[in-house]
Amino acid sequence: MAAKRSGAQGKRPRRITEGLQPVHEPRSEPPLSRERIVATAVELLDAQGVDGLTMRRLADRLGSGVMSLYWHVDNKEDVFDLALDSVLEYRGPPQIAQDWRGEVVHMLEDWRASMLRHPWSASLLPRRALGPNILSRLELLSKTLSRAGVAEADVNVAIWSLWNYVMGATITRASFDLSDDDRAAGHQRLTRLSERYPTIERSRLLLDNDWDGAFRKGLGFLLDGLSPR
Amino acid sequence: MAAKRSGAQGKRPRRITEGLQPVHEPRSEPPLSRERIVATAVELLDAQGVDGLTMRRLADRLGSGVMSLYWHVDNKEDVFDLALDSVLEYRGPPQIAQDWRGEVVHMLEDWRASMLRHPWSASLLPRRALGPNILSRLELLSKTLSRAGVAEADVNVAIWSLWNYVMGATITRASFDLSDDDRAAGHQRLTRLSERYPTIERSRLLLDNDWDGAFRKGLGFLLDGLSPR
DNA sequence: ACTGAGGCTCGTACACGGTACGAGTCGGCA
DNA sequence: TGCCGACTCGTACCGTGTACGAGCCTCAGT
Repeated sequence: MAAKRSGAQGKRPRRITEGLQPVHEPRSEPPLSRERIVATAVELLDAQGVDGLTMRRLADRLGSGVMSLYWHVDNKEDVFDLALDSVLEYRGPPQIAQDWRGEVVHMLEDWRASMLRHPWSASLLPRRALGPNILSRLELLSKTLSRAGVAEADVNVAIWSLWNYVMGATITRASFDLSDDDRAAGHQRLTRLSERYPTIERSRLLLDNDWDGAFRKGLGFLLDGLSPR
Repeated sequence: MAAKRSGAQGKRPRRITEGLQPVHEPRSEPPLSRERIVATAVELLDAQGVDGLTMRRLADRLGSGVMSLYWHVDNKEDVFDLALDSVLEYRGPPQIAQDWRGEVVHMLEDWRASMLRHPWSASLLPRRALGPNILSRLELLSKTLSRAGVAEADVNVAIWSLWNYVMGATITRASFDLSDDDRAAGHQRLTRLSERYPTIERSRLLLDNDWDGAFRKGLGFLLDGLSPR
């Protein structure tokens, strides 16, 4: 009973025949591999959204049979997990020496930006297991806040607060600009109901488009609250 | 070409035959209606989660044919929207006269509690249109913050910050206690990788179970930052 | 040179899912 | 009586994830 894969063994130990390509077969595709599958899944997700990712479509794009994927990957959930983590790497702060606030803000804005570049990732993240790239970011956050002098007992709360803020902001943002139809419909419903919700209508709460500015400003407020007194 | 429904006309103008039940038919179910469908959908979602809601299952539970649902409801998305909003009603602060912070905290904790009572709602909310009950909550928030003296230019940012915080916290919480399996697996992976993430390991970031306390405390920090100086 | 064992690919099949279509029922009114 | 509109539902279609097992192709051991 062939071993079947057991979690992470789609690795590529074969392909000893390095330099010589198979003569027949019109070039076509390089061999299947976990990495290639994940990369293609990200492409597909970017292009078609969460519902656009289908094992069949994925296989098509890879030029392989559907069931071949399952040799390298446990199931569709696995594909999501891998795609997600692959998109959340952090390369660290830009140059040398910033104050702790600058460092935190940079990492969180980068986090948000990464997720918005792949809008499907935002809504996926909170449901899935924490991959290594996410843990690294949390680790960094933890270290920075401790160094900044946040009380030992408050660090965890601070981390989760920042996490919550970033997740909420990004998920909301990502799902809002998906469809202009929804936006138009919402707009219409809004003006129709403006007498029911006068305050949010007057302040144009739902029409403000400066998401980036609002994110930065709100993050500022939160950090004000978190700063050691 | 029978009118078909057009969005909100599954209302019940028939049933003129009030007091007299149909003689044959062994009692069985009351007639189908939008309200009954939504209520049953919520039951199903509570019991089986987002993936557990199936038009077929829903119809089974209602004792009707699958396609009958589509007379009262546009499609499955519609069911989600209706179920979601039906679960988010706010009944207002407990008694009389609180300070603005107390009012805000009460409303947001109630919001969170409502969503945690129906864990599927948290992950659905940010993707779906804003229903009337949600808008009411935002309206209340807006009024309260203005009354509290938050600068005109900051009110919207404050609202979104609170929204983000609540959404992030609730979604995270709701998806975390779904499966003990995941939790166990994560725990194991964590201790295995503890040398890679020493700080979050030492602070037991991922093992702390006091979600409610953390929510309240973090909300306090955020409100500190938002308070008019 | 032959054989057998994996590593890997893939076609077929199944059990579901949402929903289009159109036929059927019933009650009230002309 | 005939019709019409509100409502119900069976059937059918197509698209989904994935179990199963048959088929490679390469290499190790003989």
